[in-house]
Amino acid sequence: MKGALREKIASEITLSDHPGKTIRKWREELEITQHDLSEYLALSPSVISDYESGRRRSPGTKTVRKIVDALLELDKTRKSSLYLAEPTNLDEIILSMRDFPVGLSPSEFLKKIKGVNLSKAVPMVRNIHGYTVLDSLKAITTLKSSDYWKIYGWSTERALVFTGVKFGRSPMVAVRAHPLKPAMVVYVQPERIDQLAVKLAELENVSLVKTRLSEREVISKLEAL
Amino acid sequence: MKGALREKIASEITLSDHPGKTIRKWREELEITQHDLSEYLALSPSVISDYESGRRRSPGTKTVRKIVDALLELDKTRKSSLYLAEPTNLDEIILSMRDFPVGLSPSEFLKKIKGVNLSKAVPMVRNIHGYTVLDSLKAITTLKSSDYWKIYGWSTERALVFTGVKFGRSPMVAVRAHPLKPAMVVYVQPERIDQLAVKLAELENVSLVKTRLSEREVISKLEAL
DNA sequence: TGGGTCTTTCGTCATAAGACGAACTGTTTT
DNA sequence: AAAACAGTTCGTCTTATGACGAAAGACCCA
Repeated sequence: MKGALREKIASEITLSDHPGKTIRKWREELEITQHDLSEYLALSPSVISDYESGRRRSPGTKTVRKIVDALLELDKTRKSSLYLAEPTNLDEIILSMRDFPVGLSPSEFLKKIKGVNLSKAVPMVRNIHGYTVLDSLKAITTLKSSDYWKIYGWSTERALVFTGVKFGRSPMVAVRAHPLKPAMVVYVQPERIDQLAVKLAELENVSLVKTRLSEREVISKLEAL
Repeated sequence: MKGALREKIASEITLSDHPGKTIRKWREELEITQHDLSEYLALSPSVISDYESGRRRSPGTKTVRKIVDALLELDKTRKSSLYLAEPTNLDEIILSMRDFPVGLSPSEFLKKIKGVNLSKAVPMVRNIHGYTVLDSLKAITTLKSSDYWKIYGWSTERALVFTGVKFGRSPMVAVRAHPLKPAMVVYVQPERIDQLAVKLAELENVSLVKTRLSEREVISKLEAL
């Protein structure tokens, strides 16, 4: 079926403190109006609004399911589907990618790649369950919004490792813009660090890390893990 | 937090046709009685029973969340936690493991590993989002129930590739016994194929496949993917 | 035979979900 | 300026959830 994304959205809604906000987040991410969603579900638009605003604060599983499926279905049947679009050639962008059987503590992970933490304000507590190494330039220029979620392998509790970073602003902007957030962002040999990047990382509660190892070294360290 | 497993259970309950059955499945998997669960939640045991039996057929997100968290919390605080136990040394068991950025069709996947489909009754429709190559003997002897879910990387829509298979009965029994199911099971150079294994695969709607490639060949083909 | 433990069934109740529609606020577009 | 579109608020209705507790089924094991 729609698989992983369907599960992701469903669990996010279900586990959220405010399910309605999460529904809204995804509806907006998929660029679907309340009206279209309610029409597809044969409901009045006010119903959707009531969910999103939180008047109904604990929607039943049946409701969540039909909303999730409606969102994905509406996305799919549209001219330019955002999340089921034809894949970009991800091989060129993703240099390496893996999920660990067991989570690593962030400090362990840091040590392995000789990383230095830049976001002091973010507590180093989120365990790392995998990583994706990306060519940052290619990622930013050729990755469609629809492809972003594919770099998350499956757990979003992972490190996104960007290579070819100049100041590190764009990658963090991309992370900020997208609804899925990694646990950690690593810059490989950045020229300088834009302070805005650090601020964004702190806002998003994402650990921002740099390493002086080269792309090749980082990948081999990671693959040896 | 409890992360991946928490999300998995939550989404499974939410997306299920019968949320109560899914709650029961996980409660039993974690070996928690209705009584203990209800006590932890300060509820009457009949409440749990009513959910599981389906009298309440669309529990709200708040309810699902507190049940999921209670299950994991009860598991954790127990003497012999099933799902948060200390990890076995998975490195020896997992020979290779990866998640694909994009799903592969089962037939594509089959071609890559020169696989032959053994479960004719199972439609080949579930896309493959990753794989885990396991030493079947070690897996069966040393893997604790608590570790099983870790071999799923994250998407369960993956191929479990077992090496060192004689008749292929045990691996399928293990799959049957465990609540998480892969999309495909691959046997690397099995001696013979137990017909029970085929039957179990069909019962579980899992594609069962064999390949005549060696362990080394399979791994290199997969890693080249 | 008879506990002990786990689970089910069910009557009952209060409250919230699930839905409608009408009226209203904002923002673009023509 | 007015239509068009997106979203909100709210009163109101029906039905289902979320909860209890008592009583009755299962099943194990001593």
